[in-house]
Amino acid sequence: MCAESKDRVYPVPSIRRLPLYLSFLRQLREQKVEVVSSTRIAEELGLTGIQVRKDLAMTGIVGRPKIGHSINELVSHIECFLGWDKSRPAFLVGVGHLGTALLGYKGFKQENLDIVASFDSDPEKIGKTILGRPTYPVSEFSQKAKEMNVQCAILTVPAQFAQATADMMVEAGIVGIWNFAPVQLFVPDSVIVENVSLSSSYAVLSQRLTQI
Amino acid sequence: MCAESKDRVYPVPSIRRLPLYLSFLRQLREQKVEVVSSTRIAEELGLTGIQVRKDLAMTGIVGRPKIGHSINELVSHIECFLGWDKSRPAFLVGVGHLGTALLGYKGFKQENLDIVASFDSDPEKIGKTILGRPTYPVSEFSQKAKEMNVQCAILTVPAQFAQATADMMVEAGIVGIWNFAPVQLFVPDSVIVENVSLSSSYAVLSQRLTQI
DNA sequence: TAGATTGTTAATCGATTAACAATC
DNA sequence: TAGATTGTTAATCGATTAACAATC
Repeated sequence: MCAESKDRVYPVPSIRRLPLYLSFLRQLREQKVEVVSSTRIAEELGLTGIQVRKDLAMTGIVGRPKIGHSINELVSHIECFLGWDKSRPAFLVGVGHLGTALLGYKGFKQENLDIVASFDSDPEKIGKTILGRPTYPVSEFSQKAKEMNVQCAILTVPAQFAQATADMMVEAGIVGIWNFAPVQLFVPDSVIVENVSLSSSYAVLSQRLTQI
Repeated sequence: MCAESKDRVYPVPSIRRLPLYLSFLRQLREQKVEVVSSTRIAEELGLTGIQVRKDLAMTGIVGRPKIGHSINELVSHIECFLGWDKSRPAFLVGVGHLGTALLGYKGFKQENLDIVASFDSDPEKIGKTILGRPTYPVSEFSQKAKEMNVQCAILTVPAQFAQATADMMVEAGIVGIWNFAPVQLFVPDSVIVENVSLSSSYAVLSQRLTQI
């Protein structure tokens, strides 16, 4: 159904722009707009029309010359391409400040990401229900992952425990790790790691500010 | 003192890698190691030696053939290049889940980022001290920014208020915005915006998982 | 039909990688 | 000296941008 090739590696910058389009398109849809051109999308998001067309083409959608694209069709194609059309259950390990923030983040609903349980090694936290999700001891991760058939995990432990936690996740059959620890994780090629690095992001801002 | 050209635009991917080097170098320094080669850094961080040498060259450091680089020198050059050698005061606007997490994040100490106050429009939150920092009403942002000479702001409000908040920040003389809202901000060219997009990051992970 | 828009093919630009001379 | 490492110059690769034909 989804026009996505198993083998092809799609450009990361393009994939990263898709959620931007999606959020703008959903806004338009709420306003009962039914059709939009790539030029319009580009203007609104500070991109170029060509860039938008290339990105959208990646999802397999075809527009109509002179008319533009059907918003419903665009939304469902992008959702499908990203795998956001189906709910994805995920575990979160490390219920600190950041972990708790992610448990409370409402935006994940839009992305169909469902954090079904969290794990920590602090006895103070274990057994408690944080924002609707149970907190289990890390030692039960593997068992629960198999029970609940969870393949995706969010890593929000302190840096020094990150690699060991990742090893444990891989061992438990996790194939996708969303890593928030400021560490380069080493995992088998078959496991997908996506890093969110606050320090890398702040480095760019700070360097530019220093240059002023 | 810092070998940084005002005019030159440094490659973003290179800047984003510098904090990785820094954290590894600090680790080595704690172990009393004094010298390291680019090859060693590369191996440890999953990069290539050439890449590391190019990145380090950017900061103006010179190594010694056959020997490598002095770790102390590397650390201070990178810190200086990123502007992490001086403390930078910042305001945070939007004390929700994510905002609170950032207020509690201890890693910012390493980067010399000092969130000195936070702002919110919720009367429940105003006046309270969250993790050591006072929370003021958003209406006082401009006055406080001038009083405390703050030029950098962290934006953690919900998407629909993001642009208005950014406008307010710019009006108050803020020149650097660290934006966590999933929105493209429009600001004058003189203002630097760095985006942290959770949805863009998750999009990459989810798309790859969908391809398996 | 004319004009706007799509989507493809070619050109440009920038980052990564390769090759290699310089040096301790 | 020989070998390891630095740092520069050239080649490659991939993403962005430009040009333009196709189409409604």
